[in-house]
Amino acid sequence: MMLQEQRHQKIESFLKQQKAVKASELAALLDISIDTVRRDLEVLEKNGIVKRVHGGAILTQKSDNVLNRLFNEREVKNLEKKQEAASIAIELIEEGQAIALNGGTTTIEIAKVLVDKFKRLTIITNDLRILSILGKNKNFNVILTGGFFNPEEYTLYGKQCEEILSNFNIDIAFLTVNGLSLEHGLTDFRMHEVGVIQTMISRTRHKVVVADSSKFETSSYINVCPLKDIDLIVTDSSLPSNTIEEYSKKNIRILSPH
Amino acid sequence: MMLQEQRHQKIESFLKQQKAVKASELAALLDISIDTVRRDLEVLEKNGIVKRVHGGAILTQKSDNVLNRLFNEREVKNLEKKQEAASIAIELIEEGQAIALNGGTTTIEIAKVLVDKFKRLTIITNDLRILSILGKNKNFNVILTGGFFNPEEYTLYGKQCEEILSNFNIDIAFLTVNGLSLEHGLTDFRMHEVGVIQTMISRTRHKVVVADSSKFETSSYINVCPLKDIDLIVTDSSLPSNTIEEYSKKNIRILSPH
DNA sequence: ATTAATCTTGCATTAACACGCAAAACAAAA
DNA sequence: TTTTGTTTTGCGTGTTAATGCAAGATTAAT
Repeated sequence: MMLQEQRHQKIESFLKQQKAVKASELAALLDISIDTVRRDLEVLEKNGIVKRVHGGAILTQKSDNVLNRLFNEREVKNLEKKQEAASIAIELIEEGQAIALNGGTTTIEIAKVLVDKFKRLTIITNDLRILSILGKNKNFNVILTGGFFNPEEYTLYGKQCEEILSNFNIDIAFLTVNGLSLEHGLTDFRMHEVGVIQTMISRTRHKVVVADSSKFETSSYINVCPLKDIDLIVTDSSLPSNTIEEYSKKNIRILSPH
Repeated sequence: MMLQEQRHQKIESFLKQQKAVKASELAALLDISIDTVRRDLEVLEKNGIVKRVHGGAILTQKSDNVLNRLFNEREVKNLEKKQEAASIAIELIEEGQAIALNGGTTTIEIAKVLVDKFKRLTIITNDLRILSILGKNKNFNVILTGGFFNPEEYTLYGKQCEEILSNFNIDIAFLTVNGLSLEHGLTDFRMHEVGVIQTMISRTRHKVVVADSSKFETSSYINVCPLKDIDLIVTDSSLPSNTIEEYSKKNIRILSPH
């Protein structure tokens, strides 16, 4: 016989692949009675992992965030490129400035560099992972936006989040989005993050998008803003020079380590 | 017979491979009684290595929780008493209510109980440790106040923090303070926390102070509010009955498990 | 409307548990 | 070595939690 927690984990991971499962199926698969399956599903439902239906259970939308999983996988893939872009981006910063960082794996890399390279900064963010990195430097004035908690991304969002941002005059915002293209501008699939990015843009003097080269000429579901609304794009060395030229023709500045 | 330390190491390394074990398994494997296994697991749990479950134990995955990694868990004083008070306090809550929890080790214990006992709640807090606990339940609507980050306490404070609080109508606030006495009322030494507590009180219908018995008739540097501003004090079973009577004479209600 | 499958509820059985106690193992002092 | 005190361990006690089964209720499908 297996431990409860183990079964719960197995059921959850099974559902992440199958979307739906019959109770009788699970009983056979885990070699337990159907009653125990029901009780397990009951617990998982209480924690918001699954939704129980007649005959079995389905994943809740919150747990079924396929896009998030893709996003997380990509993070590992382009880590070096993000680090490269991050190290370029921080050269725009001067000691003592007020910086904004929205949620995302690229901005996390920026935060890591900031901690070591600067003495005194004010940084506002809606990402708890960034907060945990910046918290190590006691000289930094770190401000976290409030708002609703997104446990998948460890970010905050919503009206309260944006309201706090509106209280600040930010020198530089480093923004990460999921896609950027000449045609669609900045785009993202993170429904809740879009509003945060837009608010940061509206409160900031220098709007800088930091994007590794793989993001160029891709687009996602939700429009954030046209490229003309931002001042600069910082990227890594792998971006083809003809892309830089194309963008330059449309008066979009790109900074890359060449 | 093996030394304690050796067993602990063996159990730990075994768990690192298997991620879960049954207590009976360990007893057979290490050739010790099941009682000793339980005692070993008890120690390992206190050190945060494993999580004990019915039938055995599972490895705590600190690495997969960004927030947990940040929290170097300090020794908590009077933990059992706080847990006792917490379990009483949650009986005041009804499903679906909006709860506020300010920063503190006692409210952390409340959060731990909430996750298991309730299905749907809205919870607002300024404590990141509480956020990380509540994030596990996907049905909860968790709101974090924004504001300046206090890396010592993992809490948020300041004007922005209090402004967000003012947007909400809270059903019950569970408040922890450093001292409470008939003479000075609620007091605290956490300079930044005081404003948060006061704001929570002003936005809440039922103001409940949760304090283990050691806090009674002690006071700290900063005044938070007089006792008459709160509706109820919840505490543990170690509070002397004459203290309860004294408070009752002044119309201060105390709830304790007797 | 009828049937078959699934669900809920309560209950009995079993395993796991906490607690107290005494024997055993160990360590320190005489 | 012996004595004394402390810690660790294993066992018996009653208690709690998990599981599977059964009976009646509910749902979905024909």
